[in-house]
Order: sequence, then structure tokens, then C-alpha cells
Amino acid sequence: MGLTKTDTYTTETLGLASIFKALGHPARIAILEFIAKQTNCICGDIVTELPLSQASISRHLGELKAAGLIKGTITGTSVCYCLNPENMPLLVQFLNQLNSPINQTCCS
Amino acid sequence: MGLTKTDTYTTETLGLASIFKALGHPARIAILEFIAKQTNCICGDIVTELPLSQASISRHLGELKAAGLIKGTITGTSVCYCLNPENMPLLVQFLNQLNSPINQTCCS
DNA sequence: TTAATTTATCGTAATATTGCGATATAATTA
DNA sequence: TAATTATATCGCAATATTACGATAAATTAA
Repeated sequence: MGLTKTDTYTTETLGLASIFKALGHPARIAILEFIAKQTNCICGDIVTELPLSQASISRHLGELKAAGLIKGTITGTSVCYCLNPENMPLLVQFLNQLNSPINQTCCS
Repeated sequence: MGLTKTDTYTTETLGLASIFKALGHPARIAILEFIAKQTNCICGDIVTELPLSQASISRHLGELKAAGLIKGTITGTSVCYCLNPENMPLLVQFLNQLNSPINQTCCS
């Protein structure tokens, strides 16, 4: 049987890892940066912005959506994507913990 | 020839993605959490903490080190690992940009 | 209804990651 | 020097990710 990841790691750890994983590809970072650059919702023109096929962009968008990093709303035949800030504080909090002064003076 | 990732994405985008990628595995999150929990440097007892082989832990540590998330110092036969806060602000800054209010009212 | 537009999904090939046992390396101890 | 200890690396198998063309699904326009 062996240990599953759910047995081994806490829900928090698994959650953080899966969101960071979604951030771990340059195309997805570029997509997030592009959406953030627009003041209003952009739609499928991410496809024209990046040198990837429509199928690949769609898959990346799907992963970002699954990770809770963006939201998508159907408007007519197109889909409007925007940032979902919901999980950002969780990530920032984790990173700030790693950045706490107590751990900085070590291995010197 | 085709476009390389270096042609396609900025150095910043590639850098962010590679660090987030290193954070995108529960074992590596758990390792970081474990190191952060210790007030002083811990060494190879990460191996006894997690249900992974010594080889696997060593590989994960190598990836965290390559991403600039931890530092390792040789002390005798063992290696002392500690957090490297150097890149944290970069990540936090990126996430805070995504969390800016201007992008939150969208797709409603 | 038919055609056009937009996005998602399927199938598949190429590549990358993960994990482990075995082994190598390097420092310490007997 | 030989044995011990701690960590890194190699080789390999299993799995996951990525990318794309083709196609499906869903809405709008003619």
C-alpha cells in the first residue's frame, strides 16, 4: 500500500505546494502578469500575446483556475479571465514565515 | 529552431517560475517548514523526519538550494542547512502585485 | 438552420520529475 | 590505514507535465 501524500503531509502543506506548483511555469507567470497589467478584464487575447497554441494556453488557464489564482466568467462566446486574490495571503504568509529574522543568522 | 523559453519570457518571469517550481512539491514545503521550526540549524535529521529515502531528501535539498531558498554549510561529515531569505521579497512582491485592489473587481 | 467565433477537451509524443537502491565522496574516528 | 558516518550522485523505472493538432461544445451572427 505505501504511504500516500495525504497521509504524509498536512492539508496546509499540500495546499501550498499545489498553488506554488501552478506558479512554477513561466507561461503561467506570464499569463498572470498579463492579466494584472490590464486594468479591466481581458479575454482570449492571451493567446495572441504568448507564443503558445490556443490549446496550451487553455490548459494553463485551467491550471491557474484550479489553483484558485484566477477566475473565469463566460461572456458570449468568449471567457473573461481575471485574478483571484483569495489565496495570495496564504502564500505571502508562508513566505514571510520563512523570511523571519530568527532563521537568517545560521550556517555562517 | 523554434523559440526558446529565454527568447519568449523575461529573465524575471523565468526566475520567478523556477523558484515557485521549487516550492511546488509537498516534500520541499515540509522541509522548509521543518527548517523554519528549528531555531538553530538542523542537519541531516530531515531524513528521519520525512518518510523519504536519504537519496530523495538529498535531491529535494539540492533543488531548494539551487533555487536559492536554503543554504548549506559543511560541518564535519554532516551538512547544516538553513533558510536563505534572499529571494523571499521577490516572491512576496510578485504576489502582492497580483493582490492589488485594481484587479479584484472583475468578472463579477 | 448554417456558418463563424471562441474556448475546452482528446489523443499522443516528447520531455521532466520523482523516488529508490546502489554506489561514490568526504570527513572523522579507532 | 581501515572503519564509520553523513551526504551526494548515478542509473533506472514509474509517473507527471507540456505542447500541439484535431475535434468537440457552446454561443452568436447571417
